[in-house]
Amino acid sequence: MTRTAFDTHDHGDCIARGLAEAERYCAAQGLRLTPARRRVLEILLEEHRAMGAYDILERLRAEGRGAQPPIAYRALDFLTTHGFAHRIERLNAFVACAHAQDLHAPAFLICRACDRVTEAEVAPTGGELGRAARAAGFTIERTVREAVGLCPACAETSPA
Amino acid sequence: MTRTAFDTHDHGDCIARGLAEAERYCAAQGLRLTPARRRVLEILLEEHRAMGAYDILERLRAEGRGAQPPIAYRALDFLTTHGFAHRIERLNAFVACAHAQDLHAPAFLICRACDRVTEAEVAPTGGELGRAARAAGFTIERTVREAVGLCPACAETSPA
DNA sequence: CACATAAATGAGATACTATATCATTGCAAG
DNA sequence: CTTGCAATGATATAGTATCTCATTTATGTG
Repeated sequence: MTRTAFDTHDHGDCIARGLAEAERYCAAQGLRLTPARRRVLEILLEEHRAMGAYDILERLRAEGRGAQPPIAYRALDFLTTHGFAHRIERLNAFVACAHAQDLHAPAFLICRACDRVTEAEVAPTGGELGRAARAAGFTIERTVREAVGLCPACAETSPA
Repeated sequence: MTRTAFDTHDHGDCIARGLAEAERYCAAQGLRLTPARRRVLEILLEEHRAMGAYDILERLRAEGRGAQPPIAYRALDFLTTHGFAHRIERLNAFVACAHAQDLHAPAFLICRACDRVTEAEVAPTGGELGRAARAAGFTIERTVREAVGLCPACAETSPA
């Protein structure tokens, strides 16, 4: 069993590594990890959960930055476009990516009790969606795979 | 290859059958397919595409019904809860269900060019999500599986 | 360096999506 | 009949996302 967000782990380390990897990748690709973008990624890494754009804006405001909605949405566009963060459609929210930056098709497990989200990597054109697409002659460009349910810890305490 | 929304078909027939099935199912289950709920389902069947709640409201208004947002959202809640319609998370929109009403885990292929949506049925705990869930000890209650791309017709005309 | 260009930011307004609340109505079981 | 529950009507408000335009900052080229 691989490590997931439901496990405990050294969180400071995971923030530092996430930022370092993003910086390295941006330098290599000629992308600009500007202060605003970097800070939003850092917030997502710190919180380690799905956050709404306005949650992020609140954090930015608390830090004295100007924080109109487009500030957050622009940064999030950059981060999601380049794979540093993902959008959780079901929650209208965003999470820092738990993996390397190269192109991937993420799948998410969303705990409805504690709101934590864990990410797994899958083949973009694999599984049911891939099979349905091939049957219909459909060309897949992006996939959304999200499961809502209970994580191991919450399944014990809230069996409802 | 099974029939999909991307194929042509006798659409009048498919509306009539959808409504008839919903009525039969509601009668059997003691559910109330009230005029508002029935009309919203009919609109979704007629349009045969994903519609936002406010698109539906516009149609209702044009027909002279009072149409505050809760009217549409309540009807959509009923329809999605009982499997007569599905929510497309990626589009914040709704489609009539293309299948029987019993519990199912739908997967959707969304054409970004023509906005048509086709539905396939899959196993709720199957595929990548099921595998990831078992590995993490996660209990799946609901799944979202959506692919964005190009349908066969649009792939020819808009290769971009 | 000076300039042209492109990318990013700042700021305000607005559009789109969804829910809370409370009063009222209709239906159905006891 | 009346009690209780489900559904509706209506108003307000919350939450999410984008448009537009002016300004600044970085980059590259002569």
